[in-house]
Amino acid sequence: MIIQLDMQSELPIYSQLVYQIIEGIASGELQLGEALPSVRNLAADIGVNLHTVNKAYTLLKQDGYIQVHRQKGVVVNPDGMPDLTDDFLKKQQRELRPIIAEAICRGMTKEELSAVLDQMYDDMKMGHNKE
Amino acid sequence: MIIQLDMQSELPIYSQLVYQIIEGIASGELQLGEALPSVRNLAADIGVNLHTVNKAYTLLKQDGYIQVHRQKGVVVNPDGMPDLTDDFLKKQQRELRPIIAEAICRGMTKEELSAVLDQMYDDMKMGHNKE
Amino acid sequence: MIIQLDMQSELPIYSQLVYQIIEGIASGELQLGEALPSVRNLAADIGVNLHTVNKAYTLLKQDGYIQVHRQKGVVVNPDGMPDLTDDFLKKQQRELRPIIAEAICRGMTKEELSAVLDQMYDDMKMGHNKE
Amino acid sequence: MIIQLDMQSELPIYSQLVYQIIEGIASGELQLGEALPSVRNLAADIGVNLHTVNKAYTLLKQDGYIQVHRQKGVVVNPDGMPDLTDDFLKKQQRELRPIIAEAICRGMTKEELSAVLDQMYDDMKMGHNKE
DNA sequence: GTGGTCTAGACCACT
DNA sequence: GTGGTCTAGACCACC
Repeated sequence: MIIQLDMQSELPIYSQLVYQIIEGIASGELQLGEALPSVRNLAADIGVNLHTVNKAYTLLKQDGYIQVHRQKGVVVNPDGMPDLTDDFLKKQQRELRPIIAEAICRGMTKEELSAVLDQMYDDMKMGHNKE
Repeated sequence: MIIQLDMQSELPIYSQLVYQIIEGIASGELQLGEALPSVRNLAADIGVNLHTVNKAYTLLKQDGYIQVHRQKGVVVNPDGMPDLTDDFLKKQQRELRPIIAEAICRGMTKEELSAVLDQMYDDMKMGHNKE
Repeated sequence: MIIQLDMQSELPIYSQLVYQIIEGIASGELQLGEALPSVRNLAADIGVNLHTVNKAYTLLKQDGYIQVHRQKGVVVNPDGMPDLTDDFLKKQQRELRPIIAEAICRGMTKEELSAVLDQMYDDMKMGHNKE
Repeated sequence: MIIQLDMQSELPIYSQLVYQIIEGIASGELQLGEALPSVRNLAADIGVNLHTVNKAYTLLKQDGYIQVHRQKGVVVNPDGMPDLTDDFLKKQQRELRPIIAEAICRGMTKEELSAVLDQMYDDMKMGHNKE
């Protein structure tokens, strides 16, 4: 799986890592139970500090996306993904609000915004199959 | 207009301010051409430093949401909101991607996600009328 | 003569006034010796404070563009315009430097920049005749 | 690169900084991709507050002259300079107008003005080679 | 009274 | 060590 980092982004590197791995899982590129590179390997591959990769893995583990075994390494959680908790839905809405507000101000209709979302949803889910 | 700040949030205060003002415009609570509080007044009201408010106003001005008149004060842009530029749409998609990826992982269908979006869109747009 | 002020400009109103009157003279719209509106009248016409117009006139007088007579009012200097002093040339170059630097950075050739200048020079000088 | 600030100038310090760095790039003294001093170092060197330097860097970043990498520092944009946009050309003409108007009033011919511009253009572009 | 600028000094997140 | 953020307090130009 190819990781694309933007060193100029306002988003911390570890966050970019987290999201890219989540996208990899969402697109099916990473299967449940599939092994991820070790902290050391990934850090070397993408040229960032060990701590940075470590922090990303730790966050993914906390949310239940991955499992980290002492000696066996890191795998996508084979027991499935974390649930659709209330906390998650609240967080989702907190993130969605400013996006929707800006869209309304700039004159996007609900249909236009939904179309963007639908398109992106399909692209992401189908992304892996097309490759 | 009531401003609610979360001082514990990872989001900078000035960003929270920016988004709340944009939400105010989106909901119709702030009308085009309407005056906003002066930098100092708003800073005093919400208990933050004047520079923090100033930064928020500066960002809103750069994006065309508000106008800052020389020594007269700040108003919601009476000439209408900024356009739906390509840059904006790109930024929107960049923000939407991780949200969609997480939703997919946790098993939200496209319909469920769309429903959340539609509900929030209507709530925000109708929010002001209900009051 | 029509004065166009931009209340949002970073340029102070009195500076905008100064430059517009200078442009009026440059274009021939205002002739040597021609009367300008009184401070009061001009202030009322364009809807700004007396002090603002006063400051503009004072600066124009200091540079020799206009004459202010106690009771007779304000006239474009009938004895001709101020000279091409070394101070003026220095000021001109100080103002030109950042413009040229930016133009170079963005890839404008000397010819392109000269063309812009020539065009603007002709437009301004011929501006009045065409009306 | 030597920075010369005029603390008495009406131009804000951060603007002077912005222009001097742009001039440095225009003259070739600063190469594409070259590292600039850190905010704190530059502030200490020229004896101003770190926020002042920060504001200058932020403006240069917004216009695409420099890149700010997360915790690595600041470099002249290695991907080249910003484009010759319509907005830039408009801004350029807005800045040029009062200069031309004054020149006309004081009797500078188009040729004399062009000569000044040409000379300054060459000086700036060749400035670095001569050293 | 308004926004704009600057200083001094602090804490934080990231690498 | 880097930039990002925030505070407190000050002075200025403008109107």
